[in-house]
Amino acid sequence: MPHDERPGAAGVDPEQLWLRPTEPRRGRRPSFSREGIIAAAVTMADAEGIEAVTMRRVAAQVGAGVMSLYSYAPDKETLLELMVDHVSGELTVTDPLGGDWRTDLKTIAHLQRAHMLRHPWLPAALSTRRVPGPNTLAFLEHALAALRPTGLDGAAKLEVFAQLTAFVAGHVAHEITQTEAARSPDRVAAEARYLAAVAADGRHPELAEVLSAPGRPLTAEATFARFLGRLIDGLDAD
Amino acid sequence: MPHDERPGAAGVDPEQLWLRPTEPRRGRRPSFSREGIIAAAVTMADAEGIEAVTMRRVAAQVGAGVMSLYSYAPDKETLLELMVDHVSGELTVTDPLGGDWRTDLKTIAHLQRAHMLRHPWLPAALSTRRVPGPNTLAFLEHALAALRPTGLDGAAKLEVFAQLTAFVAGHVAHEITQTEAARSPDRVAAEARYLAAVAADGRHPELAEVLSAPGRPLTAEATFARFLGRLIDGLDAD
DNA sequence: CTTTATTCCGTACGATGTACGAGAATAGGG
DNA sequence: CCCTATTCTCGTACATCGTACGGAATAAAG
Repeated sequence: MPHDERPGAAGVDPEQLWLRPTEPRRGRRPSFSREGIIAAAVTMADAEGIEAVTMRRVAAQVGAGVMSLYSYAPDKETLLELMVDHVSGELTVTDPLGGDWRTDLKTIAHLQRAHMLRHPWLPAALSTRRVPGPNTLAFLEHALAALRPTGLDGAAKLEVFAQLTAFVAGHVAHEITQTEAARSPDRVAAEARYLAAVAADGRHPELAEVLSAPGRPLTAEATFARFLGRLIDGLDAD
Repeated sequence: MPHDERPGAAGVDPEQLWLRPTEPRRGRRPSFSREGIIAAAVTMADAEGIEAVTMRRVAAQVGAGVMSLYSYAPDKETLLELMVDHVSGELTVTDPLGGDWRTDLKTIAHLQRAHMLRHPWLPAALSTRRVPGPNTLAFLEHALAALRPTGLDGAAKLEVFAQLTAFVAGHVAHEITQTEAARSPDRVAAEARYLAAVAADGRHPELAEVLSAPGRPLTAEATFARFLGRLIDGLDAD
């Protein structure tokens, strides 16, 4: 399902990118598939981080020449958009939609969190401007259905969904850096020593107290559920 | 105030980076200053985006050779950390701290939002792991002081601050992409046509309804204040 | 067959981060 | 005052990146 981009406007044209049937029945038959390329890129990003995804490595992974990728995506940024929508396909299958919209919304948010933890490059990728692909739109449709009982108007529903997603992305980004940093003990120790030194300078009494009486550490899951509850239970209280 | 990194552990050593008095009184006098280099990088990032900040351009801006920068920061990632803490200096001056901790927390969040809008590269930079520098710690100290009346333990206070920051970062990242996208009308039109086409396929009834009855658009400021209120007013309800 | 459209990909270019090491400048010890 | 250790400066060089270009290969249309 190769690609052809008109030089109309700068960047990605959503109609050209997402609304393409299977027209081209002339010329050489494609040796690869967009799906396969995207899947390879996603696998690499999941395993080694998004910065490990280079056009050369993806091409090598699928057994193509580097420049062949450009028949399937006009540039790397577009490939990233395709990756985002590709993994969003994992979200579309969950459809129960119980009775209470607050519960449904929490379920959706927990789904998003699990999804982003599975693909740690997602939070950063979501903060860049993107045009929603079919899988993303399917999930949006689901979320809008969950919001139907609220009686909010269109703009408000979209805003709730966007804010919820932004909240989850922000939380997961923080959660990921925490757990990643915790995996190098010497780094943790160095940071602890550094903070202790700062707290000992007398100009950070609150920090000193926090460090001396930390309290019980909280699990990321519990913290997420707690703050999510704050956010959602407060909704619709206009 | 040049720099010297011991090859101890991988990455950035906070003690080496932040706890450096002004020891070296031997050898050639520095021709530039860390402050000046960071300020130049920040100015460039604010004006042209973080991807416009390259070692070559920063060096040219301050009148140095490229490799001279490496006497002031061991690598580009560290320079980014320095930039983050540098701009955090703008936050430390705001100290009133009124009576109600919820109000104080909202003030802090609004400060953070304005700060991130002034430096649009901040939300993305914050989602990467960093060691808090002196300015960041000063602001944290302020936030912890605001949280004192809550009686939360240390870990909980840190968690509230982290979640609040993550929320603001997520919101601002979304807000920035919205306003940036709105500045290219043809892109907006193309996306509208695309969404209309998707909505017309009959499989996205909720989306179709949202597009047909959008309601009044909300200002980013109002949306932020609303969701922030939800989040903070719900706190401490344990 | 010729034409036209499409994919494949080797080569090449400009840009980037930064390793290396030679030179220049400064301070302390004799 | 020179010597030596130390520190900063920066030209050169290299690996790696995204991708422009163009020709060869392939397949359908005329």
